[in-house]
Amino acid sequence: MIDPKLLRQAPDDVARNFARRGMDFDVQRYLELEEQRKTLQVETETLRNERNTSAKNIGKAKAKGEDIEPLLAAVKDLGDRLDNSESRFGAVQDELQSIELGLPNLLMDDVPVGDDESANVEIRTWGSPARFDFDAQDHIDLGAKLGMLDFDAAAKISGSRFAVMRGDLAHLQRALIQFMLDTHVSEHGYVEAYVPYLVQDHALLGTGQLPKFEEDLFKTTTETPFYLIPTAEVPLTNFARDVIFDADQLPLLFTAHTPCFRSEAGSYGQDTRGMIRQHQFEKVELVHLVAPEESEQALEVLTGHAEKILQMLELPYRVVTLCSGDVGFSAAKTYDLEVWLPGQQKYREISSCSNCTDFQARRMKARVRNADTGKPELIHTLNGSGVAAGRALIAVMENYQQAEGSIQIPSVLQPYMSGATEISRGS
RNA sequence: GGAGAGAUGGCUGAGUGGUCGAAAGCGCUCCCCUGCUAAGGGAGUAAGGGCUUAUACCCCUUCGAGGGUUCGAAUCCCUCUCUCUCCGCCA
Repeated sequence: MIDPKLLRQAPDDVARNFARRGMDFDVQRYLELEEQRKTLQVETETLRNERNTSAKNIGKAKAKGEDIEPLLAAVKDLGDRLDNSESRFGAVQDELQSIELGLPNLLMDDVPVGDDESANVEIRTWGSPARFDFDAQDHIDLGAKLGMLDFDAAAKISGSRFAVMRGDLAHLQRALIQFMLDTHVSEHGYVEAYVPYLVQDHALLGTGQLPKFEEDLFKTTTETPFYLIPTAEVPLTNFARDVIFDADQLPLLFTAHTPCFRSEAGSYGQDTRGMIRQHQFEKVELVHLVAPEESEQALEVLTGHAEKILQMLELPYRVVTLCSGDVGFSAAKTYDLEVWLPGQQKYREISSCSNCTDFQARRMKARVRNADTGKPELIHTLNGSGVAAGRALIAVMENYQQAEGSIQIPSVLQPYMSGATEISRGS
């Protein structure tokens, strides 16, 4: 949620910011509701005050042994008036809240304006796309020929958008995950976390997936429904729920490996081939919980941590700043890391690093006590993939492929692969 | 799954219908005192929201959550969640 006070005091500024996302915010409608809210809130609280005051007087009178009948008669209809006022106030408040929960974060000033991903701005590249003296294959063919990547088996078990891996390829994904976690913990200072993969609605409300994007999530049919996490950002960021940190406790850096589950509703026809877009994939996530004035710098640092993984794997990539139309709901600014995939001859997203400023913190009441004022204020939250393991596996397969279809193992992964240097059929 | 106990402010912990947003202690902040240290004295110390130019007053909400009874609920009733202990089962 954005700051309701800002929304109230400068709705036109807010609307202009939303317009950069291509979103039309009905200021007039909002202000009307807000006016009603104000009137009804004052009315309701005045009535409550009246009730409280008379209840106290009745109590005092009774203690003195006075006759309280006239006092009771005086408040006879107060209850009904209060009920009536409260229910009208509640209705307006609910409506306002549902509007506010549906509003995205405010974009930072330096986010480039554009409608969609074609307007994203490349800010740097690292490495250069490999040239092969043979026809480069994509991961699907490579995996099939190795006999280690099996979409038919996955389809039998679970349908489309699932993968089965066997042997060294399954091992290689595990190696990637281990390598990433180890690097973030020992070189970047993160605390490794193990977290629930099933979460309740309030956790998703806190990070912004709910209420607006329910159709993207898998949900259990149990009595208290659980959602399968679409990213470890959800449990990791919710560590800060309802907490008031001391200033010296921040920043907090967490990393976790989890599977991620996404319904991919609305992405029919996109990336249906291969392992790019799955209902279930593995990811190592990075989350920063920081003091508000630190978040801009923290985004650069966090992005650097994700980049470091690709550099160590020697995978060519580029960094793009997402344009206003492509920035996610909860983010104020986002850098995407796009890795080069020889099989597609394209850069494809492998990490997305966002500064969510106080947007998630406000939803989950995550605060820090300001050392100077002693007052609690909202923290800033950031998250990024460090990096998506499934896509990293694809990138390694395609970038490290050999003419005969085997795959070299990047040197940093060899210790995690019992010293093996390549994967080949039957290995 | 069965039986029992519990959930109060940063912490410990009192409080079974009114003057309780809540005793006391600890912690923390400020002041005083003592040459230093130790000890002592005093004052203050929850969060969110409304109104407001205002971090000033004033007001509202919150004692696990949600309902209910009542003029009035931390306190009584109902439902739920979580924690702890014992038994059973289980990785």
